[in-house]
Amino acid sequence: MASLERLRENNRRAITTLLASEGPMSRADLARATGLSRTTVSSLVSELIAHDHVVETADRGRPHKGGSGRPPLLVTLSTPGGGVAGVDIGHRHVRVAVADRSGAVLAEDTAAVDVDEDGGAALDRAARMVRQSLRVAGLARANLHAVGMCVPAPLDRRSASIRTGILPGWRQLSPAEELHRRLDVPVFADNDANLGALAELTRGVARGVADVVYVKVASGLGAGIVLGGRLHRGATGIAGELGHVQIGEDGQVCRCGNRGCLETLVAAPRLVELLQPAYDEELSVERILELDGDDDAGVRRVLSDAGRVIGRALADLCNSLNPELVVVGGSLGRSASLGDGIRSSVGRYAQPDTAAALRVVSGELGDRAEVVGAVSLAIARISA
Amino acid sequence: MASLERLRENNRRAITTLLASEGPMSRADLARATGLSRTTVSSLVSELIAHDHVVETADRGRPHKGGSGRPPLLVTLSTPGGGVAGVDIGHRHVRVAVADRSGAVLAEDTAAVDVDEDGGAALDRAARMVRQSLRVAGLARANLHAVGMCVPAPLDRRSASIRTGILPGWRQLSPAEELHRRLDVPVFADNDANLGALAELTRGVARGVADVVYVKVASGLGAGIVLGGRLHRGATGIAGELGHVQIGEDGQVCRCGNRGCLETLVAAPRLVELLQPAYDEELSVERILELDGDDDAGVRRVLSDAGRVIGRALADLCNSLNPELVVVGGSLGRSASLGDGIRSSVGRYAQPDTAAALRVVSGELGDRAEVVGAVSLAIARISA
DNA sequence: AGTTATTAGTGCGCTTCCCGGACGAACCGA
DNA sequence: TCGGTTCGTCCGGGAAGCGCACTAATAACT
Repeated sequence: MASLERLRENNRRAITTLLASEGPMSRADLARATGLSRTTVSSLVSELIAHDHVVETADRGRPHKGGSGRPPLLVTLSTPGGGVAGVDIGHRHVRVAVADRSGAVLAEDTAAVDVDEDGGAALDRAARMVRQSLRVAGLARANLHAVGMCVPAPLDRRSASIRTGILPGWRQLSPAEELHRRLDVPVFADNDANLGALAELTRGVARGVADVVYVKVASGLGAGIVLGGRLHRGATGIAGELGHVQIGEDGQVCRCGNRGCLETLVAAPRLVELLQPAYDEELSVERILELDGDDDAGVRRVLSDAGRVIGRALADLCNSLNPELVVVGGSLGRSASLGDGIRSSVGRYAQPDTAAALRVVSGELGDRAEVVGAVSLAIARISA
Repeated sequence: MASLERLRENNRRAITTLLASEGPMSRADLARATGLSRTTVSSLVSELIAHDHVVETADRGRPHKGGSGRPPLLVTLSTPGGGVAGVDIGHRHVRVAVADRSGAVLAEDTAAVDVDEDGGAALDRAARMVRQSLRVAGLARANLHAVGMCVPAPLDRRSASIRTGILPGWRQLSPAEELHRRLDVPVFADNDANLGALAELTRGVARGVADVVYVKVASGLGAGIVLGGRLHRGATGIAGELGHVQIGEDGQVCRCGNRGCLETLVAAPRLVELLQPAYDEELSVERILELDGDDDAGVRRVLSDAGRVIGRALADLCNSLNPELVVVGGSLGRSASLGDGIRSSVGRYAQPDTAAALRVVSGELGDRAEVVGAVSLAIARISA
């Protein structure tokens, strides 16, 4: 309605989002970045300071161009005003991070939990970990503004509940609602691949890239798709199910109910199972990555074969989407052999022009991608 | 820079786009639709009238609520001020439409031309047809504001030229530039699948739908992907190459250079080739569609098989994108058997939740989709 | 040490934009 | 003919942004 107020509101938001993504900045920098005049920015910042949304920092920065000139006063989002938490629920672990509103992580905690076994217990545990991390970060519970939550299964956009089948022991559970009941703050949930993508987009290798496909290779296989700089969730919020494209008619039966899903061929448990017979020691994903780094022939072969299979499916997707970047994440994401396999397959099966425009890189956030993404989600939602 | 001027500019644009999509409206209606005050709308409209962008119509409308009240003066985009043209270049035809700036087609013309043979001649012909249609529509050449152009091959976003190989006789040609040289107005080009998608999105079955995959099945196979209500063109503008996902390692060699492309299995020429031996008469796409309507067993089988193959590839894409609607277009798009095949395959290979959220329908614009999309593109670009 | 150059932040006056209220215009129904 | 209703416009006021001028703070140079 009030078009002018909306204008100012938008400009205020432009400043806060800029501060959220870039960290502390001077008013002059803000003016340059937003295209507004220094005067206007100054006035907006005063308003934000008056409302305790931002604060001036103690330390001053460097003037814009190299040497001389008055050093600027930096302003930043008012951390004391509160923070957010990210909760990453995996199949076998729970990870929690507490961050200020600029996304800087203040405390982090991880625990091994058999999540599939008992969803309720895992959520209880997660809630305790959030409270504990708040104490470590020195934040009062009242200052926790929102929680982002990562669940290892697709979520229906409307019901916000987990869809059939994939995650046993969680049927009929609305994870966001459950955690909300335990923590009494707004909880926003999304799946692991989407949040991994969001993390690499906001804080990782994909910063500033418009069209990105994030592939998570871990105990499952999923994709988070970023188009035009925004996460694409699809009509019902279940976009990105790359793990369940069918590779063969008669493959292994998948937990999704179909047969021959990509996930049954290349997910971590399957790779361990493939390799185990040839090794005396008990293999784990960690150990396999070590062996891969040591140029163990068997491991390299299996991982690069898996990469090739993933790359095959990815090539089709890239032919359709023509992204600029593919980020490989998840516990296996940093394997060089896997990446090489993907690259080789994409180069072979994607159209030459598509492949030429594409880079395939490993995620730089590793295991922390999901929790960082959960934090980013929470921040995005409270500043929206 | 000037944030206030930008605001007014945006409001002006809001009014013109509203007029473009809704047709003639009163100032009061515009105020209700934009949320601006009547005063502001009045002032903006005066400005637009002064600049000859809109005009007051002779006939007046009905007051907002039923009966009583002063009848409004309707304003509309100044059609006399000009129009746009759409040019659809196919492999074997050229089609041209001239429309006013609301998208209402004033004149249309089609000709059979062997485009692949001589690109330059086809463009000469297209330019003549545009001039002729302008005469028919009663528009002066000086009032042609822009031309949208459809080419049957992917375009590189940066060079605006046709990529390697796919279209013979057009190498090194920048179609938009060539047509611009001949008509001396801005020309905006895109490929057939994208413009078909745009057409169905703006004037066809996909109106108002956010996430749509448009599949064009004709002499080639391509997809136009609409996400969040906007056409997704990808990092280099070549998104949507569904026809070149590989189905088999050892299939027929495709014009793109790869082997086993989907397009080699299901495009129109291949289907004619498959069916011809069993029929005495000479088959054409038209005739095949007739036979399909008459429940000819052979045709139905071949078309539904083709649909199944397409649906197989589409299912993977839908698993990743989770669209709300798939529109089947192109010369074969209206075949019921093809649609049934696609539906059956999507139902089988897509994840159950994805399939449940998805409708598969035929396009309602038929052969005219590309040219309508070209018109929409031109309108979008001049009002941007 | 003093001077000059450069950048940062802010107060002032002006322009631009939008809105609410008031008013005449045009039409309907009683 | 007279209220009732909607439309379009004019006017005054409030709000937002901007250019300009001025001070502040520092570096580099003489």
